[in-house]
Amino acid sequence: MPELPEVETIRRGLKPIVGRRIQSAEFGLPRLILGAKAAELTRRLQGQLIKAVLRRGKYLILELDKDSLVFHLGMTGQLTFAPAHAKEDTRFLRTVTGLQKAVGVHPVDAHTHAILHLDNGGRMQFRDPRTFGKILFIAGEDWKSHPRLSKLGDEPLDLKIESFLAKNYPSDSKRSIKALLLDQSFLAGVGNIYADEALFLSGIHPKKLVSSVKPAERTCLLEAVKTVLRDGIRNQGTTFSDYRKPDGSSGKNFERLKVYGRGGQPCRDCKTVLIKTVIAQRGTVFCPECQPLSAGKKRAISKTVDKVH
DNA sequence: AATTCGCCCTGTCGGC
DNA sequence: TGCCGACAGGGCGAAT
Repeated sequence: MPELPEVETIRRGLKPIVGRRIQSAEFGLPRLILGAKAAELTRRLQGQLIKAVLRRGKYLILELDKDSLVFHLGMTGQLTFAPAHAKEDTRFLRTVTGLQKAVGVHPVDAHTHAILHLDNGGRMQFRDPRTFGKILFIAGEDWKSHPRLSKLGDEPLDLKIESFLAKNYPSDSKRSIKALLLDQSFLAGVGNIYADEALFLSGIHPKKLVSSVKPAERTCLLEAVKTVLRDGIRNQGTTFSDYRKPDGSSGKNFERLKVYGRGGQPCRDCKTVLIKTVIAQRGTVFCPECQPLSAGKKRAISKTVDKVH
């Protein structure tokens, strides 16, 4: 699913649309659109300048002349950019021996729910097979006050960890640490993949209670969150099914993952079989050896420290 | 007030 | 070969 690194990669890949005007806009499935009806939206967007493409958590924001258009990619959302005269490329999604592999600009199909035609002939397309995504129309420029965005927690890559923890860590919480990482009002942008990866990197069991994670471990965990997010961005996102960069190509982070999607396989560090379970209503993979529930094993933590730095 | 749970949705995959 | 159930899960709103 598109998390912070994927959305950030998409944001960077959409640079070509900045400074262009929207010549026309088309919208499909009404239930994906919030804040305006499709017809009204089409009218309102016509002629508006795309001033900036921004990211907040997992949201992608188009700042326009007068308004803002915000996308959430849910699980399978794709935002792609096709330059003028680009040919349709039907190879965009193709399954070959169980692996989806393709590059190029995707075609308009039944899963394409929005198209922005730009004044230079280019177009941006929103495609989402499982339709968990959303398109928010926000009148005016103040998208930060929108109910869906105002509740978001800090940007993990911006924060100073020590002060963040002192101010925000819910020391009395009885939730699992994994549930906290997935909470967008705590940190914005961390999803299931990077939560599991960060917990592995910091040697913390995903089921451990928030209240029993010690201060040193908290710092370590937040450093690990930053590390896995930065690595994800560097590798241009994690593609295991639908995620694509705006040019249609895949991210390269999947093969780098240590635990996500590797349940039943040996730990890359200690060869112990990784456990797949459900925590906080999400599939969760961890290494029982590297991520002990009781804080008895110091090996994991010392290992983490030199991994992080 | 804090936390969990049910639900939305469809392509893919394993089992029979 | 083909059918079918299980599975994937972000975030909202209801329930506890």
